[in-house]
Amino acid sequence: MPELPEVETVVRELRQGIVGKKIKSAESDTPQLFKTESIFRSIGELLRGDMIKSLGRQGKYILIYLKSKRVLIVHLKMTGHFLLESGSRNHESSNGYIRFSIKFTDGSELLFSDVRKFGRIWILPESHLADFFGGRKLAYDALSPQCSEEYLHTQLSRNRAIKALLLDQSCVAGIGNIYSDEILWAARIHPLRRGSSLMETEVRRIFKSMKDILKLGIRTGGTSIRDYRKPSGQYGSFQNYRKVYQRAGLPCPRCKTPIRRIVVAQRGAHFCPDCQKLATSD
DNA sequence: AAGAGACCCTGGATGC
DNA sequence: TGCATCCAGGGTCTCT
Repeated sequence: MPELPEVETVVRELRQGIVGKKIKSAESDTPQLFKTESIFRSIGELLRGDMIKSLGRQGKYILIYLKSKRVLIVHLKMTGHFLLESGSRNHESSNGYIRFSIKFTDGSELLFSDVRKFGRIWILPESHLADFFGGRKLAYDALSPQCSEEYLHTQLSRNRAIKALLLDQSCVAGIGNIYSDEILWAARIHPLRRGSSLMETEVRRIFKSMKDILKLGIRTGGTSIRDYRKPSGQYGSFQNYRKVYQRAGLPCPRCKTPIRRIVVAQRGAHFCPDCQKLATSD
C-alpha cells in the first residue's frame, strides 16, 4: 500500500536511476492503465526518443518530467511498483505482472508491475499539471512547507471522523491507511473523533506526529507488509516501527491494552482503546 | 454541498 | 484436501 513515504522512496531511487536517460521504446498490454484506449495504443510512439529530465512527487502521485515538456504521471494505487533493471531482464524480479515497460538506449529498463491493475498512468503537457491536480482537489502534500499547523487545523475542521479526513487527499495529501493509524496512535486521538471537535492542542499533536512519522517512514524506506518493494527490489523496514497497524489483539506498546480493530470509512482502523479514548462530550 | 457507500481487481487467508 | 467465499484498500463515481 504505497503512501507518501513509499512513493517518496520510489521517486528518490528513480531519480538516481533514470534521470538523463533516453527512451528507446515503451509498451503496455494493459489498456485500463491509461485514461483512453488511444493513449494506450500510442504510448510507445508518444515516449520514443524522449528523455527523462527530472522526477517529483505530489501526495501519492509520481511525476516523471520529460525533455519534451510533458510529464508522465503515475499512481501506484494498491499493488503497483516499479522495478529498475540494469541490464537484460532479471527473471527473479520480473514476475508476470508487468503492465508497462520503458526501455532506455543504454540497455536498462524500467518496469511497472501491478497485480491488481489498479494503477494509473497519465501523460500530459507540464502546463496542464495545475489543472490536473486542481480537478482532483488535491490538498497540500503532508510534508510540504505549505502544510502548516494552521493549514491542517483548517482542513480538519469538518464534521467527519478524523481517520476519514486524514485519508481524504483533498484534506491533506499523501496519507493512507497505515500511516493514518500510526499518526492517530502517536497523537492519542480516537479514529472516530470528529475533526471539528478537536482542540488546538490535539491538532498540534496530530500535526507533529504526522510530520515525524512520515519522515521516519521515508528514512526507513517505507513499509513492506505485502506487495511494496523499492525499485531496486529491496524491502523497506517501517513495518518494524509500526505500533498499531495490523496488530489487533497485540498489546499496545504504551499501555499493554490489546489493540482493537474497527472499520472507519471502509478501511480497517487499528487503535488502542485506552490511549485513544473517544471524549465523552463527543 | 458534503458525506457515505459501491466499485474496480486478484492473491492469499479463512471456513466448511 | 479441496473448493468456495471473504478480505485488503486508493481513488473515482454515484446516490442521498
